[in-house]
Amino acid sequence: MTPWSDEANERLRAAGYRSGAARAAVIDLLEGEDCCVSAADVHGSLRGRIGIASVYRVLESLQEVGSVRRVDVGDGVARYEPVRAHHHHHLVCTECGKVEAFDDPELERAIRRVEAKSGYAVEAHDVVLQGACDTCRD
Amino acid sequence: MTPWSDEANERLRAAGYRSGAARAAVIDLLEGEDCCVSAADVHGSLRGRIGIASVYRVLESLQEVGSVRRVDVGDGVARYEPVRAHHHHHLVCTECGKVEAFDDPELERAIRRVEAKSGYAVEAHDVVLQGACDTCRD
DNA sequence: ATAGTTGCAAAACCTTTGCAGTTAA
DNA sequence: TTAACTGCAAAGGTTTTGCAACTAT
Repeated sequence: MTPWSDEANERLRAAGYRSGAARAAVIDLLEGEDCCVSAADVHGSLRGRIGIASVYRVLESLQEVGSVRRVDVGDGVARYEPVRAHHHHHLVCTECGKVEAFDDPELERAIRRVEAKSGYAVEAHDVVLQGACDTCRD
Repeated sequence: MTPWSDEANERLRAAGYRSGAARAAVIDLLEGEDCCVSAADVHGSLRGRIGIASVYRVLESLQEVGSVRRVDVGDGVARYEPVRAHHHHHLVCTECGKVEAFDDPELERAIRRVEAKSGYAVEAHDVVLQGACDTCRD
């Protein structure tokens, strides 16, 4: 199975983008991420080896070719996650801010039914559940 | 049936907040809103009769007592909507930016099931569908 | 009288943009 | 060689905060 990063690079190439150091670093980091990360997270993980502006630019181009999607969990910070075969949703802890992934086939089916009768050409959907996590709820 | 604004005012009072001109204006405006509006929307509708900072403060206190909830539709602007008996979700047009409400009992049931097995004390959830609306798609 | 509310302005934050130098193709 | 990529710094937009005046209780 093709790694996510190979497909991302191929899509960017097909769309006319060129490769560069910042792009390679961001894609390499995202390859190891399952769930969503913010631009600041990426910049921090890369220890400032690349400029924050480039992080945003790479994330935007990846989003444009459909290799990452933007996720908003309600704290005013945009997060991005690699688009892989297995799609998931998000649980956000209102106490500690932790973000976790979950998936549920039945929920997915219900969403698909809603999409079909919405009248929209739905391209993306997201479900965010907010509450105290197992550790914080006590 | 009690109007939303009465309950909101009562909750704020119970939580120790006092009433004031800005709060009254914001609550009065929200009483007439079904779906989500941004702080700028509220400020604009009130023609700048109250300061934008007060709009944010009132929205925050309303959120704290559970009378409004924050909705993020992916454009980096926080929106808020009155919490009423009838809960709904959001369709966002990726072309024109329009935000519409929809509801679906089956989707709601699927979400409730996921919440129950999540391990979180889920207080809120939101589903956002993004795509081209009926008008923009063709 | 006391403590919360308000508006203004300033600050803080996240994100985008302009520009000059660098680099992939 | 040419046009895209990059980093820095500056700008932009949204949200928060400090403060002095005001006002509900």
